[in-house]
Amino acid sequence: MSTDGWDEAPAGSTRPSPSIKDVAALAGVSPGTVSNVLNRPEKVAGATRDRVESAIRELGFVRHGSASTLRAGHSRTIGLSVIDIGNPFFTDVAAGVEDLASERGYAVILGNSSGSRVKEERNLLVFAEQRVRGVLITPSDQDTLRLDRLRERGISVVLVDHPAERADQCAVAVNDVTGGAMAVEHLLAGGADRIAYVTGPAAMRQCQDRRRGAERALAAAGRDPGSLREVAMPAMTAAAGQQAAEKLLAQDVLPDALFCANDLLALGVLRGLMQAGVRVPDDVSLIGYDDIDFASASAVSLSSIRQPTYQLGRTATELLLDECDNPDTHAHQQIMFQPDLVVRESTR
Amino acid sequence: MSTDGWDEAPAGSTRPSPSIKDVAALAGVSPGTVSNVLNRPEKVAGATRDRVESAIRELGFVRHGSASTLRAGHSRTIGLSVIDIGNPFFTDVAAGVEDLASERGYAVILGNSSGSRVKEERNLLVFAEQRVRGVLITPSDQDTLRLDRLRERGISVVLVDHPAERADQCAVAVNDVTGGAMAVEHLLAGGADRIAYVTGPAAMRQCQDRRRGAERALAAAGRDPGSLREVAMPAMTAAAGQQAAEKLLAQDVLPDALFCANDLLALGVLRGLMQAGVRVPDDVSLIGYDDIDFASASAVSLSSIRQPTYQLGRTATELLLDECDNPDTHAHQQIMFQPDLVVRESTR
DNA sequence: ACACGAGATTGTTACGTTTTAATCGAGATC
DNA sequence: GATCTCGATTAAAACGTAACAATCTCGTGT
Repeated sequence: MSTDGWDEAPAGSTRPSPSIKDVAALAGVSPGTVSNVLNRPEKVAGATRDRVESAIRELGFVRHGSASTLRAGHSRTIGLSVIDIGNPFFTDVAAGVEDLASERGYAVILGNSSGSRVKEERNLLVFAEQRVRGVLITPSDQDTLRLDRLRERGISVVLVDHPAERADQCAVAVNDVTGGAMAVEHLLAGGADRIAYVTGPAAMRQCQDRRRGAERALAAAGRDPGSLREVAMPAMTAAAGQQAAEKLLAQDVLPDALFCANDLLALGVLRGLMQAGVRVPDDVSLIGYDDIDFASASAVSLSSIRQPTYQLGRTATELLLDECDNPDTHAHQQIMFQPDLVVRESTR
Repeated sequence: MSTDGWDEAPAGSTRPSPSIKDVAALAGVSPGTVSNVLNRPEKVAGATRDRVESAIRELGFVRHGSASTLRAGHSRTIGLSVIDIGNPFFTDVAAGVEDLASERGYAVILGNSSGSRVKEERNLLVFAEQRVRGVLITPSDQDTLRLDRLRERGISVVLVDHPAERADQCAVAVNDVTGGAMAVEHLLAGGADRIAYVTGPAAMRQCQDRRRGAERALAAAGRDPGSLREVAMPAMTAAAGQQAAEKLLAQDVLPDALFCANDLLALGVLRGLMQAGVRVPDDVSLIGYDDIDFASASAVSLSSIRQPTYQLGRTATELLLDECDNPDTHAHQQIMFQPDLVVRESTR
């Protein structure tokens, strides 16, 4: 029998979480004051603040985020939708996002679209349901119309690794045309003659832009841009890269240089070529894109185009949170980083 | 001037999201019915359901997750706390989690503890504030007491890649002792004599267990388990691996076989050794752990211990959701997968 | 013609917080 | 001593949904 008026729950059972009211009762103040301690501590006198804070600790009170969101009209979470969480490029971006978000007290809801429009749509729906404060997204295709639907709901959107289409939105990207040009210039400088471009889904902007850069470099060197052979794969993974290598080997004449739209493809291609006895770079030069960590550790270390990945995620988050917290003074920005060429063993 | 009584918002401005009431008004039913359509469609007559559903579409209504959570007492989100999102092992786990969660209509909040107890604690606080339905966590150390604090709040917890300490909790893990033994048995079979263990923080259970397995294998082969040299690094990344290689090279006598506690360390060690002109596997045998995708693409393809990673995440989520959705019939399970040895070029 | 019951729908209340306006108290000013 | 001011605190009203009991509507059996 309980002697102190508390309902003593059996050990291991769950006691309902204490609410702001319980804290208020224990501290001898009103619920409003507790809310003030939580949200505007400077508005409450030192002594009461201390009393409330120790009550919070004693009860193990944790603010109910949903109630807060409901009343305040906005949450402390942001949504992050990426194309492939298995790609270290996006992992690095996510790390940048997560670090800054968590510094600012925001939670990150992760969505992986796997390049599928349907899954992306589903993720955005979840974000909308959660009433996230804002969304960071690397769209899986060019159709960014649905993002305006989010904006109409008052959810800020920042494009990641995708340039803005209009001036009224924030975007953070890396110049893929320049990057593609850098890659092919480098191949040409190594004496490449027949260059092929191993790429992913045609709908992906990154693939298109890198291709345009490649063609531009060809033209600048006095070659026919139309001479760029293309091997397009449905995914941009190492497995797809290996299949691409098989495709290439099945053709009558092998290119003497390959530009891969990302490092995963390049690593897969490399594996496929080596298994077939093709020497890299002696028989074929190979360059990737992203400069993921593993590019330097591969069988033949991979030349690549480096992007400021972590920075990309961090900067995008910075813009998003600024847009959320200072909606009136916020100026939309389109930030374009420049990529770097990293030369290793896989290119002549 | 508006002629239809609607307040016509200026183009591009944000209209407040329609609520369940607006839908009800348009469909000519009560809010309760709309709620029923949303949550128990079988309870409402076909004709009304259709009317409500088309009203939902017309208004672009999206359920307010926070209000729903507040009222229902539980949310449709789960928290996932991992040690290193930069490690493909955890990325694969996360992919498994995300896939199943999203199939079941759950959102995943991602937290990266970076092996830091403080960050882990912060993530758990965020999870608690969001009133997540459950938590999947790979704890960064052995002290799982704080997880009981979550359980007291009614938040289910499933341990991932960590065996259960008690029978009243779910856990999904892979037998690391067996894995460690497999690795060292393989090294011994290749004629290894002086074996070193390159590992991460001592507090990590994975590192301890793999070490125990290694020692067991030594003992079983009639060797002195104490002869296992150890190089412990503060992180389990490729960069740390490279530093480990430098440490090893600085010693007077180089081991003839290395067992690395994960593939990232192994890849770093490999890079470090190769830069110093040490041949793998001729001078030194090298085996990693996890069999991440990149293990097979490295300079010398890496022998490793394979774990059912994606499955690990999926199974853990399965258990968690079962515990959430069927709290009374749910039976706690401790599932232990077995690892596999994958032999490649890096070992004799 | 009537009561009955099953199915469909509704009204109401509560969830935990934030926010606004109102109240209180203690000095300072006339 | 009455009035005013200002800071600190409080009371009360939302926010959008889910759940439950209550009500309504018919068709059915007597």
